[in-house]
Amino acid sequence: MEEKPAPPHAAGDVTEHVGYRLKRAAAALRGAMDKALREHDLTVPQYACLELLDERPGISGSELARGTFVTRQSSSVVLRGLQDAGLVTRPAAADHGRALPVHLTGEGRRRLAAARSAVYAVERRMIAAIPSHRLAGLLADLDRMATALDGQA
Amino acid sequence: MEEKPAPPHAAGDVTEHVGYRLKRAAAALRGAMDKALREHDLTVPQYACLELLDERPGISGSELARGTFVTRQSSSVVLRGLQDAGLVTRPAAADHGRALPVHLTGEGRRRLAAARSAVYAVERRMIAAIPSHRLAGLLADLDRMATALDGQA
DNA sequence: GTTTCTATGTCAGGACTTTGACATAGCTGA
DNA sequence: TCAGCTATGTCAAAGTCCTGACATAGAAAC
Repeated sequence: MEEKPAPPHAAGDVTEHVGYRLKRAAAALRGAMDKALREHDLTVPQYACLELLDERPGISGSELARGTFVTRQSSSVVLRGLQDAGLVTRPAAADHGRALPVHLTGEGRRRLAAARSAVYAVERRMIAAIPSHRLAGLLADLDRMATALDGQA
Repeated sequence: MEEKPAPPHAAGDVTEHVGYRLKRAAAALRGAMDKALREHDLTVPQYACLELLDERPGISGSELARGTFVTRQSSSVVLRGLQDAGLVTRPAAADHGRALPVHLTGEGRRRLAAARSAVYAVERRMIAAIPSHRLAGLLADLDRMATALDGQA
């Protein structure tokens, strides 16, 4: 006599759950990006890092972590790799607080620009799969779900 | 004079890209599930494994891996953990091919049932954040995007 | 001024995931 | 029959990510 938890919504099996679909889509994206970036000798976390750094130069490691949705510990490892590869720079000491501003190097910008084409191609393929008039709504829904989840986390 | 790669769609910054939103939503879901499952001493991969096993008892490790969108190497590690914890059983040798059928134990079923409530609560919170009439379309769009990406991968 | 709070960076340990490689079992086609 | 092909399971190494813990710097509260 087991208690049945209230199902999230009418669904025949797990594959109709939102979580499952979300995971599937994210896994597919990750895989496609991984493959696309391999030719540019970059990993997905590294690319995400460079992209965010290009948009907001000089942000700290913690901000970078928040922007890529990982802990600052994880981001720190990636950052060190990029630093060793000469793609980003970081002062040894902070001049104000403890935050160390990170910047792209020229090489970092070049590598990012090259990789971006490959990543954009993946994104276009993904977008092409859905009716164009649904895109904005999809983006909004994803955003609402994310906010609902980590808002009260 | 840098070549600008064709942008996937009109977007002001990275946060308006589909990939970014997808990653954000997936990260939020992962975080919420992690937290919910911690009280049940299960990780997200472990829960996913148990859930799939409950729906398709006796499937092989490779099928399990495909169903949870990871490599069979990853799934193998998780499986061993579940086996050590006494939540699943696996014969030492296969009677037909090489595939080893995995089954939930009674304890595995109990733990799954307990954890399911917590996970369903997370999913309900996620669904509640979007207009209910959009849910079916959202599921379909996620599915189309995933298919488009790993279809030609 | 001192205490408390918050933010940042780092270390350590553990869990998950991936690529690459190898051996084995069954099937398929010449 | 026998050579390939596919699927499965496993090992090894590397990378990513997490929790927990600690020290430090600035801001806020008293």
